[in-house]
Amino acid sequence: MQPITAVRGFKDILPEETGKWQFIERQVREVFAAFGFREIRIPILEKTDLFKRGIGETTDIVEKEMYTFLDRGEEYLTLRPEATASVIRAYLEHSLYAADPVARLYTIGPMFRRERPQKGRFRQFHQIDVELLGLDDPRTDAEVMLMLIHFLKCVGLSEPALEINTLGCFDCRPAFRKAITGFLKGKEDQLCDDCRRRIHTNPLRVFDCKNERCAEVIHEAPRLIEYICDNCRDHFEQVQSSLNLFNLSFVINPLMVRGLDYYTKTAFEVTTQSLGAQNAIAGGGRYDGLVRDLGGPDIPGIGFAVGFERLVALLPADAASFHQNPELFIAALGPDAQKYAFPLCNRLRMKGIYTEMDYLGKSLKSQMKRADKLRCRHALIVGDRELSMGRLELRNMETGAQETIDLEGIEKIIEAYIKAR
RNA sequence: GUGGGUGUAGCUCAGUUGGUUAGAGUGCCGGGUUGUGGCCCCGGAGGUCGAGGGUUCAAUUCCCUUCACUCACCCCA
Repeated sequence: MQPITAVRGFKDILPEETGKWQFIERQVREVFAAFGFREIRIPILEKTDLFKRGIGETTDIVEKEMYTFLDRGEEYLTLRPEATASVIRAYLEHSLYAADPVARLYTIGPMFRRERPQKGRFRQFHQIDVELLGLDDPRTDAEVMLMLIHFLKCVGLSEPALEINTLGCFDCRPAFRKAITGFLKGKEDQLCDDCRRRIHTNPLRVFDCKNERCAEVIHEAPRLIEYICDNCRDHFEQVQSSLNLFNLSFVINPLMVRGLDYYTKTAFEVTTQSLGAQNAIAGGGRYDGLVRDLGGPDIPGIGFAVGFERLVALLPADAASFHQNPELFIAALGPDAQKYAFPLCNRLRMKGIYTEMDYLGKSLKSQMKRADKLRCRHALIVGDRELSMGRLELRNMETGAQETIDLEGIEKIIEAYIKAR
């Protein structure tokens, strides 16, 4: 009989790891709240058309990575491969723009892409997703990046490297697209198979190709910055000067393009060296046409996503610092002591004191070993002897100091003792 | 989708040039005298050597197939 295992590329996040996840989530809520962002929770299943229209039919994500199925023969549904399209869908469905012209939203949750798993890449993975809708001021581009970098520093990343670029808008991108398509057609024989196909589907993506020969060709190619309209150029310059206000270091990477079609103007990415090939820990950009493309009013937006697993991987290895140790272990010897310990243990827990005890009737030595292994700060020793004398032994597990305390009013004594530290 | 690497105890890994009861460290359980953890010492439990097939007197070891994991391409968070 085959044991049932998790689905390929889908991971369990074990208790040893969840402390880190909770730590990151706390930082998210704290930092984002100060920038005015509020949480939105959205379904992980959407109608397939949402992603086709939102992300772009010719993107890799939509072409070959989505988990799509026909629901009871009625309609095609897809496990979301990213969050932005869903957030915009909810934003439009509930007319959030009508209540407030500016929406600052974030959401945390699983995304699904059917890629070959490898280091830092899973089929179910989690993103922290941020969307700012209703403003096209270049200061908001800088603000969002500032918040991202600040957040990354708050979770302990020392030097997050920020790269930015501008992708142009609907006015100037067609001209560039025409230029690059013409250029690439002339060099078709020097390009890899994928890039030859991209000439017709999505020529901007050739910039991203890692193939050496393609990179050589692209080196000679016309640059977007040369075709960009005055409006976009001005916007990009203001983004940069706003970033400089915060001494936020960044590098302009004219070759950076994004894998989703909806991006316009500003695009950015945060990378790190220590994640292997999957070096992007966050990415995002402006998408001034997306809301309209999804059937809403002409509302601009900017956002980013952080790869949760990748962030966790960058945290310090000692998960212990994120794990809470018990304050007290009650070592009970014999049936009478057990009868006394069980309610005491749980009453202390209800007071918020993390308390452990033994349920296996083990020897004192064994129980002390367990108290040590669990890294309990104190051990309360309860035996018949103590109960008959009305006095219990309280041992400090770190110093080894042990004192006798009154059984009378024990809860208050322990509470005071523990809080005193 | 395409390549490479790896599958032996819960975990990290040795090992078998084909030969009887397959090892270590760690973790787990117990003990080192009567009721006290960490260090040390002793003992115990735990493995169909990923699965299926082939060669052979004999396969965990050699061959084939398959599956899983993993890294890289690709893509991206």
